[in-house]
Amino acid sequence: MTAGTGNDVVAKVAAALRNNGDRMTASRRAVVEVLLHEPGHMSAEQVAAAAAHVHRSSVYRALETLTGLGFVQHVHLGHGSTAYHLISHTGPHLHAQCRSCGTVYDLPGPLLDAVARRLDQELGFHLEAHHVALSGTCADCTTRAA
Amino acid sequence: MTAGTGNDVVAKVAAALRNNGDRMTASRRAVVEVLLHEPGHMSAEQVAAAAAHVHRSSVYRALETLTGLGFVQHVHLGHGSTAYHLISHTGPHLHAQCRSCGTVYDLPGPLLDAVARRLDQELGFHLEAHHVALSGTCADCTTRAA
DNA sequence: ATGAGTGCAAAGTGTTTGCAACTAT
DNA sequence: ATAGTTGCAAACACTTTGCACTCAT
Repeated sequence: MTAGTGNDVVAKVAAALRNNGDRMTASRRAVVEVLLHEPGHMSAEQVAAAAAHVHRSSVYRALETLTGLGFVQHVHLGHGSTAYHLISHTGPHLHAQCRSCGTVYDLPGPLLDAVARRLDQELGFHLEAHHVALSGTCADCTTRAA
Repeated sequence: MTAGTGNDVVAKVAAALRNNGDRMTASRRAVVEVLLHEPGHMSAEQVAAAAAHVHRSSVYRALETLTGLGFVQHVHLGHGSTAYHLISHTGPHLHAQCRSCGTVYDLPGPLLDAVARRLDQELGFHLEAHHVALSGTCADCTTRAA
């Protein structure tokens, strides 16, 4: 796997934190471990639920800190919710969410590369395609609706 | 223009409403007129502010009704906010929002057509590209940051 | 007349913040 | 020792909802 063992990641996070004048705490370790043991994307609420003794606000703060250090990435989904995941855990990829059932699908990372180039050339807009989930209707829901 | 005069649109909305067993009310007319007289995308709050005597909740309800009738479209932006506009007002287009300054840029409607085809073929996912704003950093903010 | 629509106030999400107590360094 | 972190509660932004009243039809 690309992520190494859980202990590896925890150790790397600890090192990065201290390197930055920050501290490795039980809350931050718990958040990392939750993200590590979950396959996909999680909402802050899911993380808080899985890290039972860590307060919601500390979960948000830990996720923010870990994002700043480059370990965590978040995606904005529809309806104002946000999903988080370890960057090392799954590799670079984009997201699409079904408008009907809410399922989040992973898409190949380079899917929007051509579009990104075009936006860059024509508008000087630097696309961060992973940062929002594309929206649409998934195959299951299309079938179900028919 | 593609939209005809404001009166045209108001009349079409009234007809569509009655056709549907719904009613044309002062609130709904006010919301349509606000959207008609504004160039770009508006948040529900901006609509409420511009339609001074219409209550916020009625603005939301009117926007929902008008969406159902196919006159209004909304885009999800970052941070859980939503922008609305008349479909007839500007023609089909996509949106990109600068992560740094929040500005929303209009993009050519067909920009993601190739991607949409690919998603459809490979996953059966039917992309609705206009429904969320792409995210990134605009030229101004890139310059400013450098 | 009568049911759809409105204003209001209250509840509901998801997220952030001020502050005193706590703890990793 | 001492600054970074936490838990808590309260505030936030945005949106939805229950209800009695009003108004378009």
